[in-house]
Amino acid sequence: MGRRGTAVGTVGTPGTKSRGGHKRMPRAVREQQMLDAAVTGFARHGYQAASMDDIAEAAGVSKPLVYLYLKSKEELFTACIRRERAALVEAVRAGTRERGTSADQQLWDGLCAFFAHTAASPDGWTVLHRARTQGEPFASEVAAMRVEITELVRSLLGQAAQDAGCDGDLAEREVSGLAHALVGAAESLAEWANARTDDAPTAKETAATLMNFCWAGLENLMKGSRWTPGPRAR
Amino acid sequence: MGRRGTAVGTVGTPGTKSRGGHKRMPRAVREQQMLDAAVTGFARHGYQAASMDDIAEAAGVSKPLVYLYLKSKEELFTACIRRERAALVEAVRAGTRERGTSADQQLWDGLCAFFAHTAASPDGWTVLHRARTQGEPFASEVAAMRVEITELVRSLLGQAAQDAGCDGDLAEREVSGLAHALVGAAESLAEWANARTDDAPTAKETAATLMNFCWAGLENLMKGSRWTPGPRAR
Amino acid sequence: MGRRGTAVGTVGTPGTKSRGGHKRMPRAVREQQMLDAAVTGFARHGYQAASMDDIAEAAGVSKPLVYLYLKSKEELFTACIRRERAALVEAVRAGTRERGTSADQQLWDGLCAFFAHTAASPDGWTVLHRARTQGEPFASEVAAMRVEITELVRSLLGQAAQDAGCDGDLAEREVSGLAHALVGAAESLAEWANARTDDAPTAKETAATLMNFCWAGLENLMKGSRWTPGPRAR
Amino acid sequence: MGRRGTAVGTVGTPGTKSRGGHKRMPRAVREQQMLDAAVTGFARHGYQAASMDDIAEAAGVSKPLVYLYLKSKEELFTACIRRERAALVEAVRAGTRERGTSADQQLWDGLCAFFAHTAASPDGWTVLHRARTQGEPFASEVAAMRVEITELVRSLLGQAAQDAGCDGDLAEREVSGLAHALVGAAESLAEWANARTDDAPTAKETAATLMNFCWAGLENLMKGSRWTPGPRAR
DNA sequence: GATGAATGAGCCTTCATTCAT
DNA sequence: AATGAATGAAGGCTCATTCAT
Repeated sequence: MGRRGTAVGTVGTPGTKSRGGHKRMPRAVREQQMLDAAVTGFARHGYQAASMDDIAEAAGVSKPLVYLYLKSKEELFTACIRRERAALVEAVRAGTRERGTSADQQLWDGLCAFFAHTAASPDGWTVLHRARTQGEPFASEVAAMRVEITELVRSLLGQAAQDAGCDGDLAEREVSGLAHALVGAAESLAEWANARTDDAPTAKETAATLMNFCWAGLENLMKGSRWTPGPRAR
Repeated sequence: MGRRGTAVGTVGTPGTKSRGGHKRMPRAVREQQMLDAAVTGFARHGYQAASMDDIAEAAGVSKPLVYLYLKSKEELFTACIRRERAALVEAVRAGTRERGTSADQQLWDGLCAFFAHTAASPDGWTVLHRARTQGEPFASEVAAMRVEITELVRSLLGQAAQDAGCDGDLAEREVSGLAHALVGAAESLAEWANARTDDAPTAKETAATLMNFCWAGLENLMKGSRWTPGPRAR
Repeated sequence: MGRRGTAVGTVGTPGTKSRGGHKRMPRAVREQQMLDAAVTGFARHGYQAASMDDIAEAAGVSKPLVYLYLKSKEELFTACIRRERAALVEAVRAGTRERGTSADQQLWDGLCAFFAHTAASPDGWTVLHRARTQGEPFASEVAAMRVEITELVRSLLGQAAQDAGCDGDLAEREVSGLAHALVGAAESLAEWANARTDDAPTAKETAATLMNFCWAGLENLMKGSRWTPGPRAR
Repeated sequence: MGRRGTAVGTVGTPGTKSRGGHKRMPRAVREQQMLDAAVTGFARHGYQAASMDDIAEAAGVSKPLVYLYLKSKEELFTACIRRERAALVEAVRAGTRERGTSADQQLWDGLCAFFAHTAASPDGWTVLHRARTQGEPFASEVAAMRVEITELVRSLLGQAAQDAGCDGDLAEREVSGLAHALVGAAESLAEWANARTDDAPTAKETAATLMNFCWAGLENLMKGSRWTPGPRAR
């Protein structure tokens, strides 16, 4: 599933594994195999519970080789995060690439790309999601990704606001809050969608739900109209 | 043998910790102290990385006592989750107690209570948040809480839909998705708000941001009006 | 990190143990060293009281290596039992191998082999002896050995009975009881003989004592003659 | 079973246990209750595995009281051994008390008493049996009992030898060996008999088996006749 | 006479990491 | 390029034992 075939244990020429003959392979390939195994392992068990032994075995190599290429568990995990982060951001960027469309269309395209990617690569997504709660330095790495995405959203909202003739009414901090709300809602929906093994909604359905959820509100804000608590508010 | 210190290097700085000897205290009190220390520890390092040694020391007691009262690391963590879950749900429920107001007022009240509680008890919130990714049986415990809250939201939305004269148009699954989006957005905002050490928004400000974000959309849906991708959507 | 000793108070007398660094050795050899150390440790302190720390140290390796090769304390103990059991049974079998001699000669040969082996490998014998009272799954393992040996004795007695023309007079249960009595007597004598540090009887002397003790009775039984309590027996 | 009712947990007035009211009882009685619980616990789990917590709970008292009366786990176990030892030896002595009968009758009486006692008090017997393999100082205690019993047997054999007109032919050491063989056979049979939950032989049947096993040989020895290996003996 | 509260010490086990080949 | 052999450091858990009431 995930990506790039993570066949457990036997790589290349299956059945050869014993008898001293270790397949010589170019470094780059081996590294990707290791990262594949690591992503699966970390997704399945979390950072702490995943063991280097298991990862090495799943990658079909010996532990010293993992250390030779990736230095330490921490760096291995960081490498996983970085690879998956790049893949996700690239996917979303690719979805939004077409300029010249309206703001809601752009947002919709981005969300579709996001949900499609997380559905296609659930282990990668799980790693990113879990990494947020694994303390430093992993949280920063994911936070950086969040900023990247949030930036995308913010520029989109800001531009849309300008187009709508609403200049500067939205405070910097409010936009930031809205972007976080949007990202959080998207993450939560992605998890919810992935968890449904049967009857899973398509990426587009999920994206539509989210657009329905938030677009009207965002549009209002850009027009300067806002919700306020009724007079009874204590 | 009590104290007398046999271990070389452990003595030396007496007076550190809570004044040497072991204070006698009723069990209930000690248990709360332990839970306090545990919540802090688990929030800071996560379930796996937090060590029972550290928690015991932070609680000002010896490890065996922790085990005597709370049986195991797993049960200790579960106890933390349960305590914080109960506190959070109770806080939200208390905020929503007043009946007879409109749906948006009720949602607003609930969100205010939620953001106020997570801001007041950030470690408790972090524990709940992190527990979701720590595997069984913790995930279930938190999932149950999420269901509790989601249920609240769903009944609110459902009732509002009826009031708005829209009967049954919203599919079961769509409502579920919306509730998840709302909860995810709230969680994300809570984290964002708590992370700002200076210039932190108040609970009401955060709640207002979220209401602005989503209420218009929800209202539309209840009236049967929805967002759809433009004609160009591939 | 190798050695460098961080623990305060552990350094000081270098050269103790097998000369500092870790000698590389093939797995099979190391495993035997571990089993040797374990047999000694378990014989000396019993299963529960023997500590893996001590066993590892006595074997000249670190604890993790013991776990790497032998999985757990339970499996280590089981491995000891199995090794010693095989050695003992093989020794007795080898002693009885020559066929064609009379029953008493065969029994005598087996006993000589038994006492010679237990004298030559007292720790191994102690492990087997103690294992019987260490609960499952160890008791079964030793029980199986006892059955093996008891079977030997029973077939010998049965055959001798046939040769003596006594067919079937000895009830199944009585033969079983006799075999247990014989084995118990042998075990007790082995312990007694081993305990005498000076003036220890040779294996043959001990075997002779036992033959004197029981052979006449067994012979009588095979002839159908038995001891009965006098008329006064209440 | 065992003896003196070891009702688990509730003593005296059942149901009262909570509510502060701890039955005041004379020390001697409490001590016996503790010993009862301890004998059961040690028999069931062995010295190391039996925990003071469990014993105290089974005795229906708190741990400090056990320590107040019996000082330590070691002394508690020793006390158990001593009590059971005294009971067993007394039982055997009582069986042999009648003088004036022939040597085989006396031995028969003693064996009957032995098997009857071990069958009636299996936990007590198990404790004695297991204590032999629990290292010092317990082994000595049991060894002392063995000496006591072996002495009995020796004096019986010695006297019988004199009656049979065989003066001094039996070396000191040989008699000692024979006595050990007899005791070992008896122990093994006791265990074998107790292990059969159904179809268990009576004490007299077991005693008869043992008499058949050994009496002829002993009688021969007292007459100066012995078994010797055939000419082929290497 | 009796106990609830508390602890020092140690044990089994596992893990990330390295050295020598 | 790749690995079998090996270990320091810690972590979860339990136990015998003792104060203070």
